[in-house]
Amino acid sequence: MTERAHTSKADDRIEAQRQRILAAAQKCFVEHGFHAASMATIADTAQMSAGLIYRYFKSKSEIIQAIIGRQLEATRDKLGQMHASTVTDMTAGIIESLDEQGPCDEHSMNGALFMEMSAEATRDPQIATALRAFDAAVRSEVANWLSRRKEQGGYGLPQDIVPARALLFVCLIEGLKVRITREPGIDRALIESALSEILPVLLEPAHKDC
Amino acid sequence: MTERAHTSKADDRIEAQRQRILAAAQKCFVEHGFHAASMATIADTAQMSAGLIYRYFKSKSEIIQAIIGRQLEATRDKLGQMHASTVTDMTAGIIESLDEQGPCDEHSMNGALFMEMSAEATRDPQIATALRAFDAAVRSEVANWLSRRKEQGGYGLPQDIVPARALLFVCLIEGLKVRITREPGIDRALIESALSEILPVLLEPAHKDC
Amino acid sequence: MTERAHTSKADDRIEAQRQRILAAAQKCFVEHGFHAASMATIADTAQMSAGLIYRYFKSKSEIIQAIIGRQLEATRDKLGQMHASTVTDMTAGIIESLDEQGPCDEHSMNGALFMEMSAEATRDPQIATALRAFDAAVRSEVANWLSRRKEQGGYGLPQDIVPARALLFVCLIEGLKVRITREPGIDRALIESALSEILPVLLEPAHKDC
Amino acid sequence: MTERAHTSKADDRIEAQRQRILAAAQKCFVEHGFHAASMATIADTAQMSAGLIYRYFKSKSEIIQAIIGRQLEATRDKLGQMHASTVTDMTAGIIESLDEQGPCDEHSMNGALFMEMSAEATRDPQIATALRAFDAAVRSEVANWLSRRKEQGGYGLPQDIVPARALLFVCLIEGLKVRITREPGIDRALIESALSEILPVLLEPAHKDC
DNA sequence: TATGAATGAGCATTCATTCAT
DNA sequence: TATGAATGAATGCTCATTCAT
Repeated sequence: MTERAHTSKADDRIEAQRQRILAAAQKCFVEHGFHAASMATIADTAQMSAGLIYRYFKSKSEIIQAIIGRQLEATRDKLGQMHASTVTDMTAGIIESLDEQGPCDEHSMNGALFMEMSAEATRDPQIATALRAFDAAVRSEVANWLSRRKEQGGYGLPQDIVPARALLFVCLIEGLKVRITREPGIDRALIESALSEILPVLLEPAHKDC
Repeated sequence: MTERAHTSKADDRIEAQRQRILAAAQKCFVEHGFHAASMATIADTAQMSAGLIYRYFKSKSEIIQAIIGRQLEATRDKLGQMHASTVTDMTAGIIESLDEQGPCDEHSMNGALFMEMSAEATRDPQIATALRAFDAAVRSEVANWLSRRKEQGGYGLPQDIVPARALLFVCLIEGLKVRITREPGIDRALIESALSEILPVLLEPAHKDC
Repeated sequence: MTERAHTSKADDRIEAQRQRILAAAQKCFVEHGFHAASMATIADTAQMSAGLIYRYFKSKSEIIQAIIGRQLEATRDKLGQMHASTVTDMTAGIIESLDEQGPCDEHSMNGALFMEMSAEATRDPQIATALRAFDAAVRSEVANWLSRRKEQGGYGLPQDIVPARALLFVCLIEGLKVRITREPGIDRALIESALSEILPVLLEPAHKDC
Repeated sequence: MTERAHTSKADDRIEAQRQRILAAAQKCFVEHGFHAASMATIADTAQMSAGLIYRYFKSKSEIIQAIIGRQLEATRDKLGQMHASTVTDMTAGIIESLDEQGPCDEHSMNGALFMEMSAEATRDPQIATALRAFDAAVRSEVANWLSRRKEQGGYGLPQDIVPARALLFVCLIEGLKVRITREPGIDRALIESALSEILPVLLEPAHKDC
């Protein structure tokens, strides 16, 4: 028991240190990019020595991997929050999620990191695989909402149109993320009006035969 | 005349060399990213000495700027091609444009570069300004199509809904670009069905009052 | 106390390293000049890696500044030593000072560095300012000796002729420094006889009305 | 005859080109120093291509040698001009010579070049030899004036004190050159008063036994 | 556990020099 | 004769990583 507790406490410390490093790294990556952020800067930001970081991560690349993992989780969290019952609530939720740009906040999906990750995935096969798996899962999760019955918190869409709708939904969100990152001053009311126009279309069973 | 021809020939050579460098740089940037691509690699790819590059570009940063300029032009070109009369044609045009990933082809909008640029814009104010100006222009160009009368090759949308529609259109395209870059193997038929479902909605005057 | 000692030890090491680098740099600058001496050569001479130097100095330019500062201090030290009571002692002191050419000795005023500094000052405003301030101070210090009463270790010269005498004294010393640097083999007895002839003139109140 | 004339004309052209290059080089060396002045800058200044310079000089080092030779000649010229009959005239002549700082004027002894040369001589044996030979010649020339009888334009100093006086004279002039280069704003009246005090001493047979 | 000194490979950039035209 | 494109070695400097303490 004592043994176990001791080990556990040590593990906690290890985990805490790792998190401290990752938080610093995320801040630096957002500010300077994966390659331009130096280990020295990350160490300074984490208020520890550069050498110590190597006790918790084998290399800078491993830190990048971990940051990407964190971002993916954050993305999934945000997506969960977007899944609200009414269109109005969903619109509000999406805008709020898109606007979270806090670089130090491990729970937000940062636009610059999102794009840096995506670019890096075209070069690093390991990252590519992780992203692909994740993206597929996300799309199927979204598909899940859309197809579930309304009583179960879904939107009751027929199976045959669900995959396309899920794709459209994801593309829309990511497209907006890109846009807000490139044009941070863009009019939020415009985004809101766009969302409140398109969301009903994406969430309704059919919209052709009027 | 001879004078002019001579000058022209020298200028042609200069321009040819610049293009050779830019083509090599684009290839390297796509493969390794802006920062990880070294001048030596670019020089090797362009089959010239590293020193020679500096006769044609003042710095690596200037090359990056030029590549970004090229990508923006390519993006605008692609956008022009997407502007077709029927939804079927437009769907085909969009998919074709999205699929062009040739790294060395200066006329295609490369996904990795698109994202690297966007990420870099959050750090480099010069790039940010260029992108912002360009994005605003693009959105207003799209708004232009949507609002023009059908007889003039437009879609005749009323002014009050045009900005939101233009934003949605751009986000959709960019979202798809991101998606194809992150999941290159994604089913093209799925994209096609998604596009053919959403495009009519975006291009029609109203879709609420069924 | 322990705290203080510990800090002191670390600071000592830093200072020791800086001095090691400066000694190596001085040797290289004397041997090759400010510009022709490369950081790699300095690093080799200091028996450390080139990168390490940058932990102690921000740039090569900063090292040059430090070396110049050292030389100025050495110059002032030598000047103090020259200030002896009898002409014979002063002659001996001056010759001894002029002959110290040890490149690695931080306490000697090296002829080549003296001239390199002076030449560099005509281009680099920062160096120019430092030199100008220093030279003015040195001349006023010399003026001080000359005007002080003999009881206070001076030569009791009247105020009106002191500035010219101080200027002549400094020019003579520097002229000799230049000469010994350009003609290292020059006859020391000749210099001695020249000094013993001119010094009484410079240190005596009047020499016109014979 | 024609042959000879032709050759002569060609030789004239060669010499003219060499002079054009040297004038440009001198300007650049004064402005940037021997090492920091690039061949490209010199070529630009001489309004010719970099490659062409190599038709007239084998290397940059050869140009430096030639510039040094020119400076030595200029120095000797100035010295001749300083050799005036009265102390007043000589004072005026010296000040005038010292003040000539024109970088492009091949006939003036530039202070920065004077010091750069002197410093370089401590490294390059070839330059060292040239300077030593020249300096010895100059000193013996000065000795010549001083010892010649007054009827022959000399100062009639006895042979035994002449070498020391010649050394003092040269050191004084060079010391002043250094001073004016390091403190360009120095009061000219101070220099004049210093010169008019010391010159009579240097030019008179004896000054001890008053 | 934690430091930060130390390394060495790599970076962007410059420059004297050559050579095809 | 004259050009300037081209080279390749060298330069100042940075940085991920290691290791003695």
